[in-house]
Amino acid sequence: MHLSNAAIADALEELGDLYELDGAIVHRVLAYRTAAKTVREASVSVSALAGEGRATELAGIGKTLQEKIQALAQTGSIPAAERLRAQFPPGLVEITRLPGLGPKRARLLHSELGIDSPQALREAALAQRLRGVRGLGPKFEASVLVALEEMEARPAGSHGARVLLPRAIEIGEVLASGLRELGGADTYVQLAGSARRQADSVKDIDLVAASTRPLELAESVARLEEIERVSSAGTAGAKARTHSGIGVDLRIAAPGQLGNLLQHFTGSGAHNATLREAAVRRGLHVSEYGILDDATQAVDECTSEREVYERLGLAYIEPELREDRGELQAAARPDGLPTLIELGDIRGDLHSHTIASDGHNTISEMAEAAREHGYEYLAITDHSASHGFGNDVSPEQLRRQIELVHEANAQIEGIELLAGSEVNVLPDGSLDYEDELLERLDWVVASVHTSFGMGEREMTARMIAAIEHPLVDAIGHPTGRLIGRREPYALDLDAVFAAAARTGTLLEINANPDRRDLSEINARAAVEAGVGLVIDSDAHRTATLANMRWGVATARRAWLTAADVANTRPLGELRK
DNA sequence: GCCGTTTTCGGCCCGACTGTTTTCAGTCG
Repeated sequence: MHLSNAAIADALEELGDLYELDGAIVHRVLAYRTAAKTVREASVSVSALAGEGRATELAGIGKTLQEKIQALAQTGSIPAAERLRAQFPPGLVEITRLPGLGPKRARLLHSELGIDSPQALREAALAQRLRGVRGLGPKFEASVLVALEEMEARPAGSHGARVLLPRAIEIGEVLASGLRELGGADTYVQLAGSARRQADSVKDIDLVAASTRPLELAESVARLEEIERVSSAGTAGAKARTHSGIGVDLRIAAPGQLGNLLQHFTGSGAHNATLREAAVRRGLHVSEYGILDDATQAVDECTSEREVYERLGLAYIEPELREDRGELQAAARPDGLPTLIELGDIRGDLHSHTIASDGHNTISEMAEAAREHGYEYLAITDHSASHGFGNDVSPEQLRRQIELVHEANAQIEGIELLAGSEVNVLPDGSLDYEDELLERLDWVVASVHTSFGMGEREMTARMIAAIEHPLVDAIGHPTGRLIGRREPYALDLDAVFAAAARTGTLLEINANPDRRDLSEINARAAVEAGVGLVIDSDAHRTATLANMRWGVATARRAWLTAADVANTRPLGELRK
């Protein structure tokens, strides 16, 4: 039976929730949650892996969890989950999602008052029955009602809304510069958290500041025009919310402890937990205030993050790598960490659109804009014959477009234009131009734009057919995901990577911030499988050529070096 | 539940905040 990684991850998360309600120790619950995350992010089929008894190769999955995954694959359910579900109704799990309510209180309410759903909780709170339970009082009752109201005020599905990285950085930078202005000359403010790590999306905006007048700075948050309300402000920082509903968390350190706080507040949580556990084994205790040495009882304060890592015997770790994906182990070895690719390493963009299809600028406008980015080359890759939406380019139009690209290339100095196309991969794996026409192009990107719902076997065959086509240079946005909106299509990525490595077909990291496809996890797996990558903006206008930075961010999160990415090469080398 | 240059058993980061309490439990990041 086929079982997607997402389905396994959901089942493990549910089991974690149930065990938590059942009173299991936190470490056991955490084991389920980290395993769920590992499974969700795995670039291979965990179900298949478990079938071969190899799921234990994944970090955080041992014999027990592998057996549970096997049971799920074979029978469609996990016996332990069946048993616990009978004990704890789904409404109780919902209650644990309310702020201020966790498993302990949910279980208490269930056993003491028979509360088994948010509705039942509301009724009990309104009847003032919660205050009768030991440890709960009137304030708790009131906060429960507020939490319930806020849950209902949210439109369905927007639970825990996240914003895409560009928006988070934009808001974060505006807030940071506003605070610098209000704080005066000696105020230092910078973005931390998942936005600093360049994650796909961000839940709330974390800011770190250093100031000698922390209370004043925290109170100035309320004066920022983007801020709707401030829920707390003290010498340690402030918590607030923007008018657009995004949480803002500001933490303030004394300048001498800025390195400690920045390291702490950049995270990720998993990175910090692993870092601190390793430190404890060496007799050191790391917090946002410093590093305590057991032996001397002295606390080391660090002005920079570099000092924090150095004090722990580690090489500096770039924020993009701080996800507990092996970076701490690598940082302990000499030259264990890669020299990450940078935006400045990119020499050209190999996926762009013009008014010939659904773009908004002409060939020369795109060419000039690309030259301003410092690129040596730009491929014009409009959509192909079957694209539809009124944006298709007929074979005849493509012949004309090739001439136009060549003409524009002759006219413009300082950049080389490649005549290309983003060709549709049809459901049967064939392309929608004749080979004779494709041969006339300098560069061919093949992408799937239709029939996303195909089964894994068919979709994988379709993709591999495109990869094996001798005239295809690269596959555009290989999994079709839209961050937070559309799941990747069903693909056996192991097989796809093997085909790409065998044929030398490049796979794209599409830099559109809604896509970032391949994802960091998949891009890293692709390179490990011997696949060459290319990072493209997929620009549809001159301004979005700048999207390249999001693709580079994904590449950095994938541990990639410039050597892993084809368009860091000069054109002559790329052509070979 | 996982995992091992202290361990195959006994550990498994660190601190802030809240609300309820007379010293702490639960929740959160």
